[in-house]
Amino acid sequence: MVTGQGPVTITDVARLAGVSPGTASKALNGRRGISAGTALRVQQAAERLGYQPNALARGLLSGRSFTVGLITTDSFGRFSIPVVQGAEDALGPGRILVFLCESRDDRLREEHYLRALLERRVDGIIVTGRRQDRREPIGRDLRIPVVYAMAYSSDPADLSLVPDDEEGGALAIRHLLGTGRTTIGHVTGPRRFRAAVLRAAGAEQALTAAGLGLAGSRTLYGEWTEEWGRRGVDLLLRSAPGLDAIFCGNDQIARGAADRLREVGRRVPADVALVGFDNWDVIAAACRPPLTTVDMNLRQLGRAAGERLLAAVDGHPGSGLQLLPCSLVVRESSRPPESRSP
Amino acid sequence: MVTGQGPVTITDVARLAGVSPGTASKALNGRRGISAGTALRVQQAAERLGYQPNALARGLLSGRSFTVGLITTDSFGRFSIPVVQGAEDALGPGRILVFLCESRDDRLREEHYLRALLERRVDGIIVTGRRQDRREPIGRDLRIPVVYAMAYSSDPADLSLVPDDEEGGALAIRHLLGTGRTTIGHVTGPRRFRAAVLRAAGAEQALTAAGLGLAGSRTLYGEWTEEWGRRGVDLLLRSAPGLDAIFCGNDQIARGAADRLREVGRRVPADVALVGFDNWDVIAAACRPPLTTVDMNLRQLGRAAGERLLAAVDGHPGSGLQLLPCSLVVRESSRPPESRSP
DNA sequence: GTGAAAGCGCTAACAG
DNA sequence: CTGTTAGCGCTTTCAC
Repeated sequence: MVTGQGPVTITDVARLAGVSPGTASKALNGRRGISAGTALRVQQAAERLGYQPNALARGLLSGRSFTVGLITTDSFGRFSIPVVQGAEDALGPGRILVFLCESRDDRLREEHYLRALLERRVDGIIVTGRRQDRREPIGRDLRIPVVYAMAYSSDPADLSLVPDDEEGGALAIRHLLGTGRTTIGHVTGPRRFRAAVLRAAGAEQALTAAGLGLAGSRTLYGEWTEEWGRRGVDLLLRSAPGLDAIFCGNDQIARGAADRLREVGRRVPADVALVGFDNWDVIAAACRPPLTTVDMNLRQLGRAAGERLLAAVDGHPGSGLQLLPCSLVVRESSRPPESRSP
Repeated sequence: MVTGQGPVTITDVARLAGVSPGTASKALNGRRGISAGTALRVQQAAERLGYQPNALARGLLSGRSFTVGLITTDSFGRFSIPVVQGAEDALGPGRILVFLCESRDDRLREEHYLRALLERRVDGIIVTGRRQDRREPIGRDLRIPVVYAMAYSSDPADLSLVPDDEEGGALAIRHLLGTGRTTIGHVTGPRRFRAAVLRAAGAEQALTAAGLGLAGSRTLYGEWTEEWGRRGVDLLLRSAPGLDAIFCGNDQIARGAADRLREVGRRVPADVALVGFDNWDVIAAACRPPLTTVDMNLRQLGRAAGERLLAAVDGHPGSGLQLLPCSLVVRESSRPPESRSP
């Protein structure tokens, strides 16, 4: 590479190769109607000068910027990260670049970001947020496609992708039933979280389908914390002393539950099986014993968001609230009693 | 806003306002030499049409894109996130947009991203990564400024910003000494981590300065896990049964230590004080008792990286490895025994 | 096969 | 004060 003043333009390359800019352009873009010799000379000239095509100029001409915006309200929390990663997967390393915009739940910041994205002529926007809270559409008449992930738009004409929390709850219960548990309690987060309610609904439905009910007869709503997990165990043991499993609304609650069960002398999983939700590795793996938990497959959700956005950019838009499958990650905390190693 | 075909251009605005594009441009950009009436008519026309200036065209002309790249090798781990947030703080919501590039420690991905960023004419690049591992410069003769944060460049001509781990270690020890502890052990992560070694060095130095040595006489290197924290406590209690404090190389180790101390009947902080490192809220706050810990102020580090990058873009580059201060977050795990509530 | 010219949207410079 | 012109870097006609 030769060090000169300012970025190298295609005109510089053309001059060095002894051709016109138009010809250089064709050669570099593999257009046909160029002799092999010329093509080679242009390639070499570009190489020598370290030529990088100016994407701004290209975008101006083509009307596409090969750029998308990613607006997250979640302060980039632990749920947004895998979604973002998945989206990047779908968009490819360097093919389409992602503008990161953290709105931090601030409407004004969001507007600023939206304007900035529109000015930069992004090809589309992904909106992601905390759990699957319903939210206002990001803007009206945007003329570019938008996909919501995790958070979902209140406008059903928009495409929103969210994990199927209800099915996730059912998954947890069916697993416990399948490993011989019958008296199952449920401790979860605050009732105002849609996710908590949906998971509980899925759990209760799965129990009902098996002709059973919830141990302690009702879902214990509380906080998303270990502290609440510990207290939840105390409450459950009082109302349902014979319980043999607890499904927890997230991994922190489950971890608190595991600690408490150990403290009161109940063995996990021998006496009581435990299933969490989120598959948050630091928690689930550090739990004693390691935690069986429901994974929302957020990375795949992010990837799906990226793919759906690309499809929309190519003229194949989608719409509606779409549920993506959760899956179960089985670890030690729910091992059936029969198969315990000696 | 009027819905038409394709984005609204300044020519559309000019036509509606009955002026030339040049005049419209001046009016919209607050250039003087425009009558108040014209200015108003142009503003209104722009408003009516929902005009958004095309940043690609502007960038083509000005040579600046008001865009920076952020390359992270860390798979966006927990350390990168606050750095990214801080950088966004410095760059302002929408003023300068950030391209997110996760290289995932893949050299090829990194090259793709770098090329893509250069083609898009970013004004600068921030490189961030895991802890403060030394790394190769991202490229040569880039002609745009680069700032390294957390990870640092092996080329001293580059500007690298990293937390002062050594001072952080000293901070922890001085706090423990200041609250009356004298027999202090140190359990930390793998020796191959520079951060582990630096923190240990700072700790030992602070002890030496007080005429003391490490309880158990040497730093216990191991893993960054709770499991190792528990084992570390066992080892320390064997070699230094009378110890009254443990400084742990990260919060997970500290949390494991807290659990183990409780299990063996040592009260925290009454009998043994505990200090962690990272101030990772989920761990530090959920710990029983809540954990005193060293905070690397990563968000400020990210902000500093953003500011230094802007300065470099404006022609004021920096260089060298610069250490940014850690601070101590005091919680219950290190409360002096005297002041315990009844 | 190759070159010249026009134009993407915008702004700076210069006329009027 | 306002309009015209030129050009940022690139690609795409359309001549030759």
